[in-house]
Amino acid sequence: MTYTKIAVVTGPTASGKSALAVRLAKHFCGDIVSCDSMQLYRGMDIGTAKPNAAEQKAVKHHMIDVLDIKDTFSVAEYVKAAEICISNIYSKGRLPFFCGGTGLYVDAVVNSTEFGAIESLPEYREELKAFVADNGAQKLHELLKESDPEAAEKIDYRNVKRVIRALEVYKSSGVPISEWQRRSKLLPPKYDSLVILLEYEDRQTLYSRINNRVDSMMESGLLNEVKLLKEKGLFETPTAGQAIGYKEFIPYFNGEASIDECVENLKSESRRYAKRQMTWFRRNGSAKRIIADGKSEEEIFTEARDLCEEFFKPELIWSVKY
RNA sequence: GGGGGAAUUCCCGAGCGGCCAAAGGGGGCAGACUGUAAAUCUGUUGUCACUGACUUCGGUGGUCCGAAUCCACCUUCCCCCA
Repeated sequence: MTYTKIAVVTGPTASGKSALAVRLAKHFCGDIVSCDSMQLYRGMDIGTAKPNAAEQKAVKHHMIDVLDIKDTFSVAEYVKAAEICISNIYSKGRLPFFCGGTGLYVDAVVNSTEFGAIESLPEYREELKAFVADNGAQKLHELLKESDPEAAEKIDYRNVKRVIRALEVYKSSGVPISEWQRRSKLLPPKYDSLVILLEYEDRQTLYSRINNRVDSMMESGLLNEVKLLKEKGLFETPTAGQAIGYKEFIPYFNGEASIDECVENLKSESRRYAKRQMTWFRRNGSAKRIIADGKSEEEIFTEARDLCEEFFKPELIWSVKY
């Protein structure tokens, strides 16, 4: 059988993914599907380094500006929506180019992770949170040991968020989360994917790209954007409010820090985020790595284009490009 | 000019005679990750021939069996009086 193919451009923040993806999509007559947990939100433009108007005009972008700041979201919903995007793109005779740095989202699409129809239990979560406050994280972990020893073995007792989720899954479905995960892994992926990973061997190069980008975000009016969203209640939201580029300004609004201090912190948080992303991507052995150090955009594009050409060879015969 | 305080490992900062290679936090580095993931969490962080040894707590010289901790002088910084 032949698999539906998807190309993915990923890498740490500020690595140049978006620009590369736009060029690739343009070249191959594709659409872009964003794989970014924060660009989903309307109004969060500068701080999430959302593709600009020109880029969005040049190439159709999916999974951007689809949520209101107050909406919650999850990987499971993302995968479902992304699958619809893929079939829509193909039905137009175009090719899908995923682009983004949310590793969990990327992997969930690439591996076709099956999350199962598990009903969430908000009251139960609250109950468990209260339990932790009263009895401590270890006691909660012991609860998990009873219902799902396998998951308990894997999850550190201090990672309360995960312990609660595991408990919730069991309570809601009667099946341990470890069992759900096993079943999901057994399922073959729905897509044949080419994952292009942009990497920097010299960390300092990436870090200075990050620092510079934060500076230019400030010049583009990031602070105003944050103020506007703050008024709309950004910091009271469960998901969007966690975004780097926004929450770092809270101390400024509280009169506890200067803007410069917040900006420095924002840079630092972005660098740390990039580190976490690199750790995540490093374990993906099948990704095609492009070392970006010292290469021009042109050189990087050429490398990536060759990879895509090879990968999409059969598709290029019928795609709208020809 | 006079008086007082401070100098600690990358940074902040505890320690005030042995249990100190030195709490805690930050940062760095490494890692985990299946419904909040830009989130959440873990490990590690003087050197080495690493169950031990060596060099560290502004500098120099003392006291003591023993000093980051006590004394003297020096250097730098801060505060108060002038």
